[in-house]
Amino acid sequence: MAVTIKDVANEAGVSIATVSHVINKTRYVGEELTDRVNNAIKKLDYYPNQLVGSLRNKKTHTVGLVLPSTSNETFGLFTEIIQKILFKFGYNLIICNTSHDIVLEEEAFNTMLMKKVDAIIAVPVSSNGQKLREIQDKGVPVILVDRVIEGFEADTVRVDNFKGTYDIVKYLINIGHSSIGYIDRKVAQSHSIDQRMGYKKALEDSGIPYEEMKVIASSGYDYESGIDSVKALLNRANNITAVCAYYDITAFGAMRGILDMGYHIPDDISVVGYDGMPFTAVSYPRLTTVITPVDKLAHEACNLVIKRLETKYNQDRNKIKVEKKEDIIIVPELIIRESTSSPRNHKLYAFHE
Amino acid sequence: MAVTIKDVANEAGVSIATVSHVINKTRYVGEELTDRVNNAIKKLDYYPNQLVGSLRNKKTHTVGLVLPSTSNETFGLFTEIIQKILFKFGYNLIICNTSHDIVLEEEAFNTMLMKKVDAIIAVPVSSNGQKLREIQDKGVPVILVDRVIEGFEADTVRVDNFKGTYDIVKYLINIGHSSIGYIDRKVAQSHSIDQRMGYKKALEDSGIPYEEMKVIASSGYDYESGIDSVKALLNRANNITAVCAYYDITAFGAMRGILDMGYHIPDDISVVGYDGMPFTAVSYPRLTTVITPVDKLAHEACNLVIKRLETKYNQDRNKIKVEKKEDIIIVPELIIRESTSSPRNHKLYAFHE
DNA sequence: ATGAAAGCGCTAACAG
DNA sequence: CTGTTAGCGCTTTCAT
Repeated sequence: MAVTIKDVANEAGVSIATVSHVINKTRYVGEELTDRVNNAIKKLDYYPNQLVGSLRNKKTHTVGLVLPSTSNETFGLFTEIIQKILFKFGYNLIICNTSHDIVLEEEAFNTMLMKKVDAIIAVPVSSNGQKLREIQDKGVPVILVDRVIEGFEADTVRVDNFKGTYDIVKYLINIGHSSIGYIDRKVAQSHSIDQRMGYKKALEDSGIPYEEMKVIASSGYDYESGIDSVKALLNRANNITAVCAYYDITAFGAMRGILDMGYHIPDDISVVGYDGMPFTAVSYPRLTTVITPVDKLAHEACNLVIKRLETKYNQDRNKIKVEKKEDIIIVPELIIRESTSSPRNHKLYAFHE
Repeated sequence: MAVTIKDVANEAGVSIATVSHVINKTRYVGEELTDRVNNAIKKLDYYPNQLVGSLRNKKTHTVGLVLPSTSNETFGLFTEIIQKILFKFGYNLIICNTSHDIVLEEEAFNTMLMKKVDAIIAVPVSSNGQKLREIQDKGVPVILVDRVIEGFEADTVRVDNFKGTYDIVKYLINIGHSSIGYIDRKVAQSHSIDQRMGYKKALEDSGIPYEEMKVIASSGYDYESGIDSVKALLNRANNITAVCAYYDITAFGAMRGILDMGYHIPDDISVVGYDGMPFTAVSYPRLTTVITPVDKLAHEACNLVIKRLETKYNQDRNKIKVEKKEDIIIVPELIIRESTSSPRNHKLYAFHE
């Protein structure tokens, strides 16, 4: 049905070996034959079947990407950058969304195994490294992004979330805030725990007492929950002049809640988020936040993939298992925009408006 | 290196044919052997190499998705939904981002050809159907999304953008606006042309003259351009009470520009966008916009893929070329939020604030 | 009810 | 400099 190397060989009147070598430049072929082959390829509109290579125990030039959701702007961008970098190295991406679902994640990993991907980049959900260890044992490099899995050693690229939140809280303190509320993630995960530690430490380092009352675990996820949380927070600690949310979308919810309560941002209450999603730069007000350096994450992850896949070392796949794993930590960047200012104590007016 | 069907056969003490049949349930295998095989599979942690199937002129169970950018929230969501649906049918997605670049798009299509994808879903950039026609001629179904390519017949899923903009402008008129500015896309593409036609028709149907002066082609793309455009627009037609942007992000720019000029939204000027990106629902104010029904687009696209790939009809791939192509048009939904209201003529106050 | 063996499209070792 | 050929892992006839 489809055009094969055989058809090309026939058309050009040469052997299939010659065709193969012309295509891959794997050995010298005389000028005339080269021309004949190239013409035949063009004439028949031939595209080599890349998958065959994998049969010969070679690489599939396919990398698996397993993450919670590409519809999230941050992950979407991450995906795009990864795809483009790996493309330049001749690799394609097979993507699976897990929706934070452990079962889907396991299915995704199985698929990757059947598609014989050369490596896997994963933003894992499960905290069980069982499956991933299996994969790694088969000689398929696994690169973990953003989260680590206890007891499972793998190359990792992650963000220093402790420092991210530390910095932004410190910034709030520096511009004069001393009563800072914190909206925490509902379910504790390694990165959100780091964030809250950063909040706590920033306060302590500035001699401000850490008060449980000013920390609220959001009732659910994201926007709506941000609204509810900030209202609850402000009701139980009404001297708060700044709110720090664990996530941009939660921060948007917080802003909405604050606005609904009749306060002004940032005049009455400052708000900060976390993640640096693109739309935080175009919102009104523009959100002060910590930017997860997605491009760096993507580049480092790709570096690791390439390194594991293309070093001479790794001719023997077993080397991969043995070689020391890397743990790359990227420092996120504080970006100050319009949702924060020094406290101005306009809040009282708001009450009487 | 990796575990193969042979290893399993050895371990179970059966032939590889038996192993294959147990895995695929393609013929009856006695209970005992079945058990032995299954145990061997488990013991060796064997995963069949899915790619081999393609060698035997069967399907790769891989679908290519070629689109401008997964970092865009709308496309990111589209990607996610497609991936999940196709996964249920046993297909995986290979994704290529084109960044609206014609060269990259061509490379993407070539890659898809080499990976022998079973079908291609594309949000095309190029208006040249050459390459896609080639692909289609090879028997690979092509499903076009959102945009059509003149002179190239393919299954298509698209949005009735004419009606989308028609409806939202009509809504503005209904609530009392009669001087409505329009920010158009810089470079004309089929869908943005449809949008402007919708704007024009809505005015005409309401007996409001269409004035070139109130239409501005944005200077560049998206946010910054929205700011500039709305300022230019308001300067040359200062009786405008509502602004209709061709794209949500442009609308955000417009809102910012309007706010910068000292007007209030929606009291002085109403603003509407187009696309219904998720963050338009959490912004302040929430944006009135037209929602592109991404889920429907994705579902219809997948339906077409499955239909082309799995109907008995298509056992002979040539049938695909011949069979009548479908053109599915989805009606977008107007969603009214906070960025619009009846004109209140507060604008004069704003000037003197 | 099961096994043997022929290929699928291509690469690379071997032959000339 | 070029051709012949043995596989890669698996599915699927064809035998038994």
